[in-house]
Amino acid sequence: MSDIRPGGSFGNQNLLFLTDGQLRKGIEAMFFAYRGFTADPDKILDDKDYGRAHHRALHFIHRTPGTTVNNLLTILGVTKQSLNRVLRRLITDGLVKSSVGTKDKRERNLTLTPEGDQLEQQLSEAQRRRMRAAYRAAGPDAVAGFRRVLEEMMDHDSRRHFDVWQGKNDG
Amino acid sequence: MSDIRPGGSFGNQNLLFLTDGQLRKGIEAMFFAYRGFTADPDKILDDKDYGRAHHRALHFIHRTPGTTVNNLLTILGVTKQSLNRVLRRLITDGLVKSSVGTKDKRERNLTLTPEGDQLEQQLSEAQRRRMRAAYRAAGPDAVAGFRRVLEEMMDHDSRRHFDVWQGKNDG
DNA sequence: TTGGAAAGTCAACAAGACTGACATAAAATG
DNA sequence: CATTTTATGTCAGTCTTGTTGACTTTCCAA
Repeated sequence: MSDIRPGGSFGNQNLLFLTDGQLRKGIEAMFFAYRGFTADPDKILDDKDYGRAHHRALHFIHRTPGTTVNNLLTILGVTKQSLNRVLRRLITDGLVKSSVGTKDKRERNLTLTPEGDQLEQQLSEAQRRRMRAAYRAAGPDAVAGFRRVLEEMMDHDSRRHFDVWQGKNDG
Repeated sequence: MSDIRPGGSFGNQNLLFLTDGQLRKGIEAMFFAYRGFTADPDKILDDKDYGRAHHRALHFIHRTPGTTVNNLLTILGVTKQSLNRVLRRLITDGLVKSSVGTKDKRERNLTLTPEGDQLEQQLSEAQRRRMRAAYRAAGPDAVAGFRRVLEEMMDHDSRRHFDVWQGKNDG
């Protein structure tokens, strides 16, 4: 269970970072960090009577303009009923535009209106501010490691969604 | 906004890791990774009709045996009414023991029963399994960076809670 | 002895997840 | 062309987990 072996795949580096104690600390760090990660946008959302679900929708519509409802469902991993409630509000509030698909008229293409884009920017910037500070304090090598571990922690499907987008936005 | 400056606090290392694009990728990576992070325990909890809130309570009682309700409230950042609902169920189900404080009899000291410890182990091991795999794949340097960035991302109070425990369990 | 802190309980409510059922339009398929 | 499947939307009801507010009991400490 404790996973300490002399040698192994990291040469003469010991594997103390894989002990149950270290893993428990990583788990707890994830919990506290994620709470910090969501804290700033949550404050903004609260004022406007939106929730984290609205933020997620805004984020992914911003990231992939013209995406369909089905795409969004898959990425967010929620039911259409749940997403619909959130989306309906964003549409009636004029933050999201839903337009009938050109190729397939059953589909709805979702885009942010200027107002939607503005809120997305505001939420995103609050979140980026914290991440920027953390990145800056930790330095580029730590950031690379951070990103590496996060990616390894994702489910296969999430990672696929992430990597595809990631690739498209690299070059 | 884009935060690119030649030179700066990292000498001749460029600051491309601080662009808004990179920060957005970090944000999204956190979202997907956190979902992966909670997926395995969630499955186990679902079978037993418990939720993530029960897991959190079990985790922190395991981590600090004999902790008080108030301590737990502060760490979890929820109201006592919300925690009480969760705690009451864990107590009646025989997973948590609540005993009257010896020094201050108003306080309740919370500990896991053998059954509670067993479930905590099961949940924790599922979560550690994923983290262990991620750590192993990413390597010790990446893990150090991961932990560094997470810590920088926490709120001040969370970090205090984390660092204190962290220190106690290091030597 | 009295004020206030700690803990617990009850009630009511909301967000955001879920399931199930059903409607509509359009595409795909036989 | 008829049928089936797909994409979306909607209604109704449930569950978890959070919230606020009001109230009680216990009991430490000034």
